[in-house]
Order: sequence, then structure tokens, then C-alpha cells
Amino acid sequence: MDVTMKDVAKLAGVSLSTVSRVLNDSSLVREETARKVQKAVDKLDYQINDSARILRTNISNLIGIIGAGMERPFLANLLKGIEAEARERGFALIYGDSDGEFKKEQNYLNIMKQKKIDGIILITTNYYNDLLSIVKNYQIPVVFASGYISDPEISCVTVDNVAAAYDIVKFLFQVGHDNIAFIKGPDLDLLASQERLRGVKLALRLSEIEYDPKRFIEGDFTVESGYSAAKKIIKKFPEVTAIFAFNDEMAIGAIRYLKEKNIKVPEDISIVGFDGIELGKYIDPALTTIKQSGYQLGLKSIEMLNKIINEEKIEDNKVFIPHELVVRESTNKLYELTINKEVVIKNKG
Amino acid sequence: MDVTMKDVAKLAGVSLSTVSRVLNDSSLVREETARKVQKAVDKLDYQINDSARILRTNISNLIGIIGAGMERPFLANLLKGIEAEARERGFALIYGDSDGEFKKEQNYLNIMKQKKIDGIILITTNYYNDLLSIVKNYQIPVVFASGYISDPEISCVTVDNVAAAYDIVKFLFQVGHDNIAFIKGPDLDLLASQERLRGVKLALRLSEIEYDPKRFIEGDFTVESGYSAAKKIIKKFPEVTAIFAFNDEMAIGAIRYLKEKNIKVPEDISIVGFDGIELGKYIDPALTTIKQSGYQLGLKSIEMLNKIINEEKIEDNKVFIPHELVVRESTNKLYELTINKEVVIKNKG
DNA sequence: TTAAATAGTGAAATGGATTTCATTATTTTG
DNA sequence: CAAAATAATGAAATCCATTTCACTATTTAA
Repeated sequence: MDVTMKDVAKLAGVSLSTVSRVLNDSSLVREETARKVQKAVDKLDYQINDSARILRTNISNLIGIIGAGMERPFLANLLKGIEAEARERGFALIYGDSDGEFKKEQNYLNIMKQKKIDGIILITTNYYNDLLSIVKNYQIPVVFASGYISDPEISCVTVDNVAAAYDIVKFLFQVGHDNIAFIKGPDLDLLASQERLRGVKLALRLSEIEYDPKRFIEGDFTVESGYSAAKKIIKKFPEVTAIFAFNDEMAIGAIRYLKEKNIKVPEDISIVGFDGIELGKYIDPALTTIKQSGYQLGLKSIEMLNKIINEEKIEDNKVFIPHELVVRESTNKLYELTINKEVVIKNKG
Repeated sequence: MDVTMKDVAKLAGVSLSTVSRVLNDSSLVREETARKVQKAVDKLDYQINDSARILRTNISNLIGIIGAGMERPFLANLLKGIEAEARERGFALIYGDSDGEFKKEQNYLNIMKQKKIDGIILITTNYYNDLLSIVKNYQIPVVFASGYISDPEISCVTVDNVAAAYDIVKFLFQVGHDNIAFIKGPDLDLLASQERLRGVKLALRLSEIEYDPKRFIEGDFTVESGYSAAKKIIKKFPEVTAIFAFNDEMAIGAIRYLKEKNIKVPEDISIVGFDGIELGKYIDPALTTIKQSGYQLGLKSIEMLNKIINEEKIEDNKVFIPHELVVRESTNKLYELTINKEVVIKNKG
């Protein structure tokens, strides 16, 4: 029913092998023959049967993506970057959301293996250690695009969560805040949230401020959770002057809560977020945050994965994308009060 | 290298055919034999070679998604819904972003055809007519999950953009606004934006208000574009009392602009959006909008596509998902001033 | 001009499953 | 208990491209 190579061969008056050679433009074919074949291909609107090709070659030009919570603006942009760069390099994407459940991750891993994916990008942060051992066992090229993986065999592309969290806490210190509460991510999030926590602890230690776990309220990266976390914070620590939410959405939720309680941001309490999503610039007050580019992260991840697939040499399999502290309106300076509209403190990746 | 059915057959002491039968659990196999085979499968950790299966059967259990601008919160949720329901039904997703370019759409269509996708979901709104003719020619089951397609052969799942836009404009009329400006989507968007425009025109006509194209500023669904559209509106029509942005992001951008100009929302100007994204509830003022569920839209789309694939009977191939007018804080009533915190006007889909 | 090397092409094996058809084992029926 | 029907299994064909190996035609080297 479908047009096959055989049909093309017959029309062009050559053998199957020749058609195949032309299509894989191996230089073994006489130019005139190639033209004949190409003509037949065009005339019949021949489309290769990918399954047959993959069956024979074991090369699928498919990249698997397993993510969770990809509707979050930052991750949605990450996916966009992945898609753009993958397409550019001739890969198609097979995409699965694990909802953060190990079972689904495993399941997708199996499906993808059956489809002979050339490589995989993992954007999951909960069970990465379990996943890792499976993936290593499968021998599939893999890149983590969600956090720092210490295993030296595994490549990862990520913002430096420790450094970035450190930077923004240090900034809060510098403008005079020393009574800060935190809205962290889920404790299950072993990458982003835990690493940001490490950065915070580092900043605290270097400033000789005691680490008080009670000041860290757990959220789940949704706006809603930021809202309720803020409520808890205000109840337990009415005297805080600043809140660091581990992502922008939670920061926005927190701001909303404070406004409802007639607590002024930033006059009464300063708020900072993390990620630098587009909307943060437009809410009122505009959000001070750590900005990183999900899109860039996506690009770099595919770039890295492509190198692994092609067995190119990789200088460094731990790549940090740049982040910058963007100071907007949601933070005040308790000391000096000359604030530019938007101050950008860059940090080469 | 990989374990094949042959290996399983040998270990289980049966033929290839029997193994295949067990795996497709056809009831033709004696229970005891099946157990033997299953044991061998488990022992060898056998994974089917999908390419071989597809080559033989032409059934891939793959669904193609071609979208554009999927990082928008509403569409990101749509994708999430698609993924969840597809997984539930045993489909994997192959995902491509067309950036709204016809060439890329065509390209992905070819790739997907080569991969023998069982069906395709289109979330593109620019060149759908061109795409349609290709898809029809390809004979691939297709569902549009982005807007109403009048072609009776084509299935679509969408919010009723005309009715919803009508509803919200009528609401603005009812609370006393008759000097309204609009931030529409790209004119290239032949589905969502054009349909919402139709809804607006309908409301205008029924209220015997003149349609003035100059009051419709074109945006591109980004926050940024809402911001600059608001600027244009204020310049050209300083006397407007309400703005209807064709999506929430643009509404948020508009609110930001107005605030910067010290124009109070809703006291001076009311703003309404469209989509009902999560964040709209948390910004200040909380956004009055038309709420629709992207996730639901995704579910329904896969449900419909699945029916087409299985050649089940379809009662109606034009499905509208519900929408509701959610009145929050960004609109005031010029007449009566008793406003509930959040009024929900439901509309069965 | 002949031998050796190279270019161009085709035949056939191959990848790993599904499925038809044939065959054997088991039940059922008369 | 024999004949007929049914259940269970296997052999082999098939899906469609890639690739090895063999062969012929053409160049190049000697």
C-alpha cells in the first residue's frame, strides 16, 4: 500500500541497494544513476519506513525526555529549548511525564529503550539515583538537565543551584536582612531544592548566622504552596523582614498572601524568588530573583547529549549555565535606599 | 547483543510463534506453556524490539503532537493533559514544536508519518488549512486541540471561543462598561484569536454598539505584548473604562503598564483576560477571566483521537469543553458595587 | 597491451517481530 | 473405541530497509 524502496527501484530501473545508497547519499553511486533514482523518489513521493531502518541500523534519531512538572514556566521553556536544538540536529523527541513517580519513570524508560532511543534527557529530581542505576545498566547516553549529579560518569547541565542560592541570600544580607524565612521545595526533590538549601546554609555559615530548620517551610513549587507557606511563616515568625522562595511561583503566591494581610512588599517584608520567569517582571511588585534561562539549559543539554551519542570528546561533563541576580521591586534596602529600577548582577556560568 | 524472542523461545523450549502469542496474550496458548515462557521472559529481562513489531504490524502506539508556543501556561497544561491520557491508554508521544512555521509543521508531519504514528494532535493555529489538506491526504487520524474547525470531516476539541468571548464582553456591558478596548491575538492566529474576535463582534452587534477595528490592538499572547498594547490603548483611547485581553498573560502585561502610569485597576480601568491560568488568581488585582481547563482539553483530545484510531463511532466530532466566567478583582461594577470575592458563572461545555 | 586497481551495481543475507498455514495432541461425540 | 472436532504448537513467509559480498565495467599503472 505504501510506497517502498522496491517501487522506487523498479521505476528507476535499478536495484534496491542502489536506491538505498542514493538515499543515504553514499558517494558510491554514479551521478546520473542518482538523478534517476531521485526522480523516482520524487514522483512516487516515497517516504522511508523508519521502523525498517531502525530495525536494521539500531539508530533511531530519537531522543527520550522524561520530566515532571513540565507545566512550570521554567521547565516549559527548558522543553522548548530541548525541542529546538534537537530538531536542529535531526532528532525527534519522545516525551513522557513521570509525575515524579518512580514507576512511571521506569515504565517510560522501558518504552524508550524498546524504541531504541539514541539518548535520553532526564528532568526528574526525586528518584534520580534509582533511575541512574537503570540507565547506566541500559548503557543509554544520558544527560541530566535538572541538577548537579555527582557521579563522575554522568553528564549534567544545570544552573549552579548552590552558588545561586548563596548569591541571593548574600544579597539579602548585604541590604540588611538578617531575619529571613525560606520556602523550600519538596524534600523529595533531591536536586534543585536540596542544592538551593545547601547554598542557603553556606551563606548562613559564612555570615555566622545560625541555621534554624524551622524557618524553612516546605512548598511544592506551585503558587498555591507559596501562598500557604507565607501564611505559616507569618504566623510562626511575624518579625521576618525577608522571605526567599525557592522558585518564582512560590514567591508570587507569598506576595499575594502578604498583600491580603496588608503586609507591604517590600516595605515590611522583602521577597525573592528563583528562576526568573517572564511573569516575575510584570507582577506588582516586580520580583527580585535569580534568573536562569530554561531555554539555554535545553540547548546545552541536547548539545551535550549529542556529543555523547557521537562519542565526541567531552571536556567537562558537568556544565553550569549562567545565572544572574536580578534586583527588582520586591526587595528593599534596609540600609541605603537608592535603588535602581533594575539592577543586574551577572555571573558567568 | 540484545535479547530477542528467539532467545526466549530457546530458553523456554518453545517456538518463536508461541512466545509471540504469549506476549500478545492471545488465548491460544496453554496456561502451563505461557508460564514457562513468562519465566524465560523475566529471567532474560526480555524487551520487545518495537521497530520490528511496528514494521510487521504498522501499529506504533505512537501519537504525534505538533504544537506552537507550548510554553504558554495554558498550552503547557494542555500538553500535560494529553500526556497523562495518552499514557493511560498506552500511547507514547512524539512531540514537535513548529514555532508557527508551516515548513516545520510539514517537516514534522513527514517524520511522524515515517514513524507510522497512529494519530496526530494538532495545536497549531496559523496554517491549519494547509496542514489539513496534507493530513487528510495522509489518511492519519487527526484531532485539532486548538480551535473550531468547520470542515465536517475533521474532529476538534476546544473551548467555544465565540461563546466565551461573547460571555465576557456581555459581562462587561452588564456591569456598565461601554467604552472598551481590546488586545487581540496575532491576526495569523486563525483559530483562537479570530474566533474570540467573532465573539466580541457578536456581543457588540447584539448590544448595538459600533464595531471599531481601531480599538483592537494586536498582541502575540505574551505578557510583553500586553504591556505595549496597553500603552497604545491609553495613548489612543485615554477614556476607556475596560480592556479585554484575549489571554491572561497579555492582561497581566496590561495591568502592569496601567499601574506604572498610576492608572488604578479596576477603579479607573477594568481588565479581563482569557484562559484562567493559575497565576491570574494571585496577581494584584486578581484577574477576572474566562476559565477553561487545558488539562481537560488534553484529555478529551486524546479520548477523541483514540476513538478515531479504533474506528469507534463518534457521536459528535466537534467537542466543546466547559468554560466559566470567573469574576475576581480586576473588574469593577460601574453600577452596583456589591462584589463577592469570587463569582463563578458556570457554562456547561 | 595486459595486469592490477577502482568504480558502480546487484543479489542475497540480515534485523526481530507477527501471522498464516500445516501439523500434532487432546477432547468430544457417536 | 473409532471418528470427528478442537486445542495447542511450530515452520516459514512476511514487513522494508541496510549492508556484505560478488561481479562487471572502467581506469590506471606497468
